[in-house]
Amino acid sequence: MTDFQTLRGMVDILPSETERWQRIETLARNHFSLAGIDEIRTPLLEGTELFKRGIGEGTDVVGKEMYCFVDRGDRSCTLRPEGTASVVRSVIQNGLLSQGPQRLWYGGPMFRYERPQAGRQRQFHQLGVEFFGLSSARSDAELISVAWDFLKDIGLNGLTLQLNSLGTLEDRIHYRIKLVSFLEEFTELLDENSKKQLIKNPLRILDSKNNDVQKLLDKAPTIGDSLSKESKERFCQLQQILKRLEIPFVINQKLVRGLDYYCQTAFEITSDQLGAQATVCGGGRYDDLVEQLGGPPTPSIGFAIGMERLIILLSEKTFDSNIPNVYLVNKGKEAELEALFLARNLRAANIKVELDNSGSSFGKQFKRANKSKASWAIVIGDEEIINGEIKIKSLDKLSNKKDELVFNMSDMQNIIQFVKPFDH
RNA sequence: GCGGGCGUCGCCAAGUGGUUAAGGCAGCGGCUUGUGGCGCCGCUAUUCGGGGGUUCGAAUCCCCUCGCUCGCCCCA
Repeated sequence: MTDFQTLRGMVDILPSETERWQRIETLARNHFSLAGIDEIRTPLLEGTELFKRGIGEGTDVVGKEMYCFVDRGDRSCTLRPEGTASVVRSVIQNGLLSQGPQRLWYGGPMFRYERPQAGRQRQFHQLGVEFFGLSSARSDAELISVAWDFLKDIGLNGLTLQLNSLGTLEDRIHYRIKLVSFLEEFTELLDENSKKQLIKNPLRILDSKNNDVQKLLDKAPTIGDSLSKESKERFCQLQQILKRLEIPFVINQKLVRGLDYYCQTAFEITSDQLGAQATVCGGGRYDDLVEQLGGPPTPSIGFAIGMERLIILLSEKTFDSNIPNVYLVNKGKEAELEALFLARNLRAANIKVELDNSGSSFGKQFKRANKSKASWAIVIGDEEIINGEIKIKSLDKLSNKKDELVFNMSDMQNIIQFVKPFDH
């Protein structure tokens, strides 16, 4: 074994995979940009208190999953476990909210000290969008549509949009009372974990994976029944807009989500191909968070997408990464220099060139040229130097081995024209 | 944090107590000193994730540890 390896739950993204990442990133950038959403970048490190206040002291994320340390100035610092709190902080600190509604996206690594498993790492990557200062059901639908269209566009199938409304804070308090009084009659049917949650955060019993608990919950009061008239109307409205947009969804009254700040709309996009960690995208409305963190009252909604989970779903599709147009076969002192010169010229003309620096025999170099899948081999050796020329051969499987074209070395324009891939 | 499975070359693996740890892919070199896709030949793990123990003898058995993986918890 090697002396050094990545820390547990930390993963290298290797050259064979970066193409996939870049595709997703590019596509995301396009989607967001078309929707008038601008990028924001915030530090990976924030004061610990931001996350405690923002995400909620009672949550698992804050309670046991944060990477914290004390710096040389005795400040408690934390690697961000999610993006929303940082973005909210930034938007307040920089006064962006006084410039009208903000539509922002962010991306990058997040850190959570959890036990790794399929689709879960300690350093993972999220892509998120936040809308600030927009309160209508229409803005909820727009945000959801951005996520949905993006995921569809990368070619994912088997996705389900799950939708719920958590109502206002008062709605939830009412529901909480009803739910607790129902469950208290059946505590003996609850598992260990649910018993604890009953005291700490009873709503979270709703998404328990325990079958017996779920059976019991089928008879429990639903959150929908506890919603105020306004909340109900709002939720109805959202559903109607989504129908009009032809975005299919499923109502899941047990969808609560783990972070404290959600209210009204909560949603998740799940995949049937991911095992236990099925959520590809999760989000919801958080109308009180900005104020809670010291900003002006600002209705807000956002979502986050787990990049690694997208990568898993995309992993059957293979991408040919970085195939050169030209493989430059060269041998001999002067020829090697000339080849480097030529490579720069071709690259300047936007042609991908792989330059063989091995100095090995022409036979060997051609073998590698083939393997590189390049379309063309350009040959420069002592012979060519003497005649002031270069030779170009097609590496296409069907082409005749013997065919080669001779170009004058100084005839750069023609060489470039010849070797240039067709624009599509 | 709790449970199950696993860990032999860069990758995929055979080997389950007994002389030098199969094989395939990839890599490198040669057959072929200046010309590719095929083929053939050679080279590439003193060592089986790491450490300790049992044994005349361990990749194979035991203990500890690290990592991966699947599930719980939780979440993207």
